[in-house]
Amino acid sequence: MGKKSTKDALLDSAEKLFAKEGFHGTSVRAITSEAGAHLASINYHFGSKEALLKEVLERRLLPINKDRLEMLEAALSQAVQEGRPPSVMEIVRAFADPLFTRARTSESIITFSNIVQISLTQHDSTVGALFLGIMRPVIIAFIKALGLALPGHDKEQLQLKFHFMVGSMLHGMRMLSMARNPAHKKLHSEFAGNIDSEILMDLMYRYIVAGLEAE
Amino acid sequence: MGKKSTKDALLDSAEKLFAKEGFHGTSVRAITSEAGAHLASINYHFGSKEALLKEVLERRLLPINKDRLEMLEAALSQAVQEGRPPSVMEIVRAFADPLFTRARTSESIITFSNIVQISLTQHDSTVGALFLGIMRPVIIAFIKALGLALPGHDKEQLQLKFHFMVGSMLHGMRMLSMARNPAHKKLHSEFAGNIDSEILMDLMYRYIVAGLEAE
DNA sequence: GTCTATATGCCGATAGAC
DNA sequence: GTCTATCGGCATATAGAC
Repeated sequence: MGKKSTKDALLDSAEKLFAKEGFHGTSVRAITSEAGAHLASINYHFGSKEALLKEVLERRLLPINKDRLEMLEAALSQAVQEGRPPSVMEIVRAFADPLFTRARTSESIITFSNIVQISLTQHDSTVGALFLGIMRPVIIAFIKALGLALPGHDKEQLQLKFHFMVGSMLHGMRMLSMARNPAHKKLHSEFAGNIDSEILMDLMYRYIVAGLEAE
Repeated sequence: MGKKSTKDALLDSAEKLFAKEGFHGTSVRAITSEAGAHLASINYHFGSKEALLKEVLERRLLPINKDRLEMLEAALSQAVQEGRPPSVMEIVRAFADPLFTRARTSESIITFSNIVQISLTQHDSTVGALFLGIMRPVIIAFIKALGLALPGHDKEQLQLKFHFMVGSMLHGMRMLSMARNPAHKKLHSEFAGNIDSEILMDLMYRYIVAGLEAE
């Protein structure tokens, strides 16, 4: 493995720091010094701090979302072929697997998920708008698919249930993050101790599917 | 109603702005000018920007957590009296009702919930440590209660399920927030349109209970 | 308790030498 | 592509008049 380029080092450092202190809470000085680069390097490689954030988000989200849509498409067309509606579990897995299988082997995906949390929270700021722009097509496709798996639900119920699923998954990632980070571990040990990611994923999938199918 | 004090005006403005742009993204200048107060007022009334955040959090969380623990205690002792374990729904309601009934009549609680999202995301920063300090006793009490309602679950499963419940609720609040805020509405209308809070709460409670009772 | 003025320092961004 | 020096601005915090 050759040593990573300055640009990649900046992306890695920015990801780490944005996840810890948020976009606004992280200075370009902190990023460049963490990456061992000079102060002007962010402007040289990305143009601005904001453009750096965009690349940080896209670097992780675009491959995950590609996998999500492919898995969903595969499940949907197989269901059509078998003359049945897609199952709720198939849809949940298409949304969750691309994220959680990566999280199991990559520390940085867990770090990254913290940035997603932050992005979702800051709706109308730079961060939130960027994030939603990236996620929009995926959200629309999955709500539509849920409509096939859950007949009798109106549009509003489907939107709500989709977002419940997202909420459960985000919080699942948050717990993985807590469990892996020594600093969090100390803070949370009493009520979120040593979490095994296998157990978490298994329990989470069953929680979400049961919730989506409720009533 | 007498006009509100400078201190209350500062708390209100800080809550609004922290929710929109985060703690780091909000300047004391923005807060004081929004509140119609002078620049030095935050340091005079609170000592620092950080101490202001602490008061913003406690002002909302302490009454809610008091109600949560009272409702939980009432449910638990009634169950004992009737010689049965508490139901999952009773526990979910004890945790969620104090928050969501307030959210139905108070715009500011919805705003506030955004700050909770931010707090949970920034685990090891000022914000996260503050938040967890306030929530700790509640978290411990509810995980213990879940153990009574869900026999046969080990400690780890109970912790995970508790956090799934929290995740679902947080995301539910996030959606209420989106639905009420005109700026968010524009961004999200395709996949989270006009959300009725009655429908959301009803669907959410059933989602959570089904998820918790899964398997 | 209010407000102005200001101290002190970090911010993002850029110019220009190498 | 790297790095230094620096610009102009805004940050938090405080001192001190009223």
